[in-house]
Amino acid sequence: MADSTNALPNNEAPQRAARAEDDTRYDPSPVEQKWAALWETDPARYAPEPINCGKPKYYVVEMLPYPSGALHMGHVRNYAIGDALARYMWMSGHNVLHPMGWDSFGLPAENAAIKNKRQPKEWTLNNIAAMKAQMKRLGFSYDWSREVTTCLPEYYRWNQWFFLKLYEKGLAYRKKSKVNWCPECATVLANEQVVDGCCWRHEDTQVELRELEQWSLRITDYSDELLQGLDSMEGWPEKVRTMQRNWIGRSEGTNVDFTLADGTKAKITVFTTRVDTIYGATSVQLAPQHPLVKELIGSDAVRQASLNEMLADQKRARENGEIGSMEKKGFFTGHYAVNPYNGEQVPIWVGNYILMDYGTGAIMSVPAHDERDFEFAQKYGIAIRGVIKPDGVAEMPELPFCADEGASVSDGGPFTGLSCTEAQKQMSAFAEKNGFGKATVTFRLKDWGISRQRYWGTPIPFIYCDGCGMLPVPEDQLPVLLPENVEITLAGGSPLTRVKEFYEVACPKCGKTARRESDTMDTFVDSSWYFYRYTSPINTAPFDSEVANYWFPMDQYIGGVEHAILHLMYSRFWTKFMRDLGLVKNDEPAERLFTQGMVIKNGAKMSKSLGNVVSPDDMVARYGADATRLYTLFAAPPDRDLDWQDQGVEGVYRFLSRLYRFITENPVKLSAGEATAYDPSTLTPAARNVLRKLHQTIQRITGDFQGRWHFNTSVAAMMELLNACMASPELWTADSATPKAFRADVQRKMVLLLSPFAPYLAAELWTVLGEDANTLLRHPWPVADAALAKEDEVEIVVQFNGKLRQRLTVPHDADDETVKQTALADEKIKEGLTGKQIVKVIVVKNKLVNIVIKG
RNA sequence: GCCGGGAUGGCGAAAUUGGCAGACGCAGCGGACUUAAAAUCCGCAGGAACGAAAGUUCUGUGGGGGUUCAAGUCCCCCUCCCGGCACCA
Repeated sequence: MADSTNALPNNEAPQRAARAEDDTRYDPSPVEQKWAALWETDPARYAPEPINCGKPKYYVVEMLPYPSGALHMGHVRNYAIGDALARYMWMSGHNVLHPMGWDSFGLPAENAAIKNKRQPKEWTLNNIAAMKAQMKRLGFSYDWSREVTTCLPEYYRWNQWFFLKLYEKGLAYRKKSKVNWCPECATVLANEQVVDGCCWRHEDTQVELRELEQWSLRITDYSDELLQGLDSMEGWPEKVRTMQRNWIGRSEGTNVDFTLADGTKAKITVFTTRVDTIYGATSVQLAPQHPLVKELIGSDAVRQASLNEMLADQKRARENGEIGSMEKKGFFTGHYAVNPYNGEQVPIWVGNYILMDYGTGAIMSVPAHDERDFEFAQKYGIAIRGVIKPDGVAEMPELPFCADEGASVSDGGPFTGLSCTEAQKQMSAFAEKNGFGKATVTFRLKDWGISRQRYWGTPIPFIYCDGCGMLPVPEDQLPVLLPENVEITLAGGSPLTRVKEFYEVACPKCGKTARRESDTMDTFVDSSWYFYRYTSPINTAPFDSEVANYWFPMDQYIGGVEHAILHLMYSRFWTKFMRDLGLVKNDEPAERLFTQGMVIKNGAKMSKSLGNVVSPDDMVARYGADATRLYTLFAAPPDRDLDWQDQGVEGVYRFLSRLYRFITENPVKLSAGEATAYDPSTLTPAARNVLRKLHQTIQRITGDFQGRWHFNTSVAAMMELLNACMASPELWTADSATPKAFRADVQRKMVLLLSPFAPYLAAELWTVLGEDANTLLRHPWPVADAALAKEDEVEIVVQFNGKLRQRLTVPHDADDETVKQTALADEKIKEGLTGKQIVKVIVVKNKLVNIVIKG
């Protein structure tokens, strides 16, 4: 998925300093490479079982990367979370699908082509190979047989197929729309490539807005469903849902027609959410681009000049991203409009703060009850008339007064006295009844413009014939292949417009020479449905519906919050469209969404320019894949930003090293038939202590997987368990009196708990324990025994008025009265109580006794 | 401006339901091993004051107020930081 982080080329990975002979530390490289090579020979290792296997399914997807050339730490973190989850789900008896792919169309490939004279395809496929090798070295459990590479015809032909279906359903259409155009590059720029209004490659060149014929998808047909669906998506972060709600921007209001006072038949329709204030309207404001403006100002040279200046100003501000902070400007058109509610004539102005692409491009201006209108009216001396008041207040409050809750109409003809919200309803109904307006819902969400004047993307399957017009490419002629070995230059426009073999085509209807569409699709099309393709990458359809219906919705989708709006909105839309086509049954793509935090260093996002980038290859070479992954989980909860500290990796490496030593020094192997059961009540207190800690650790880690995913505490729990084991070294030696079955039990469960987080070391240690490492992935997850996890005794605190005074050890779950008496009998407590009066004693089981005293 | 999220030791963080603040780790300090270092192991460790020490007392979760026997956690007000949106009528 396109993201803004620049990936770095592979640095030379520095090797770890030569090891001293007596260095007993775990050396991960040979171990990890051994297992990686072994796993490579078993490609079906991470394949799911058939859809009728009877196990509960679990479909987990991490957002696919853009193949920039190298993984960065953000990727590692994202995939480490998904991989731990996938492995836990396998061990918990699920049928797991855990795939990976490449969001491999897009601009960087073209830029690399210009810079290095390499073909985008070659550059991209090389990057994929390099990054795939990195992923394999990191030990992620992907089923590579389902790999999706969006830039290959096997995939993008289905983008084209979907496009034809969208067109058939009336959901794809062509219209003029504005694009960012760099005159120097003579091509279109993506929004991200516009920096402070200038081209990212030509810092002194202002980007222009050009109108071009563009293909759009009618995502707005689903506005209401996209909005309402959010309410029930409890598995998605509230933050993402809120961002999407704001983006959709549904607002209920009223369209009201103002007629022109000069009697011409033209009318101006305004959109307002506050029709209750319409008796306070003192002007009508039109957007400068409003179609009526030219007509109204006619040949008036002064007003024409004002309009042109305003358009230029607005364009400049839009390009500089300063729209919104612009000074409000406007001019009177010389015409008047009639307010249909009271027949009043109000002046028609053109205002630079009116947006043509929202609502109707025209508003009624009520300065008394709208801050923007107020500012404008003050500047130009337009009348300000208050018509609503807060309830229970006699005087008109200081203006502007904008609330509608707890306020009523004070000057609204027949509607006077109604609450504002009631007036809105009745006045809308009144307009509708009298034919000059109606209640209207307006959305901020716009249709999705998908045309890109670019080479490296999916060709849009259309043909333009002079005689027959615009024609879709017949389905049996798909895919429209992207030509290879095309010269990519800055010469202007899409490179495809210079490839005759591509654009010159016989019209499918009349057979005469026609022209192919040379625009390609936005790469967000690719990422809108790729996770369906994973379920069944077949050649006769985008995917097999039966298989997709088994796996969907995704149980868990994991990625960066930067995709909260675009990608996640588009893919929701695509799912609904596919559902309406009958391809899938689910309404939403993902049951649960998780957005992980960024990886930062020294308080800033890792970036080349700040020189604070940590290369995963470097970390893997020094500390191993396990330690690198484990650190990304340990350093912070996954949903928060992670502040990278090199010393921290060292710490988790030391933990793995200690664990390796702990098990390899006294591995307990069991021969066939040897007892695995033991009686916990016969254990020494030290051994019982370890056993208790073991079961507490199972509880904590299992709870983290099932609950809030705070894997940092999972890792901490494993460290505590190891510390507890190593605190009693005498338990583990071969000549120890401790039952062998106990030692075997503890060691095996430790390895099982480790395996979702550090799969290489887990495989190695499982082998050291005489087990078959191939069984680990689907070995049942250990089950905590609550009785064994329970403490026999607990330390409680005794407080005076909430202040700690004494610590006591009492039996677990001792009854409150006993604990109270124990506390009161304590010497130190008795001493502290002399001369005081006990008001109350509060006992909290297994926690504390609080004695409320006075005097 | 609006909507989110956040602020806890020197640092990353923990405290899951209002109940011992600082688990775990990093860095630090002291010790063992070593000719020495690295590695490893053991121990100490929020701050302040007192004490030779064991320890004792006070104080402490961005700031101010409140609820409660008890507040990092709940309520009200404020400050700062991060992210998103921003003339959306």
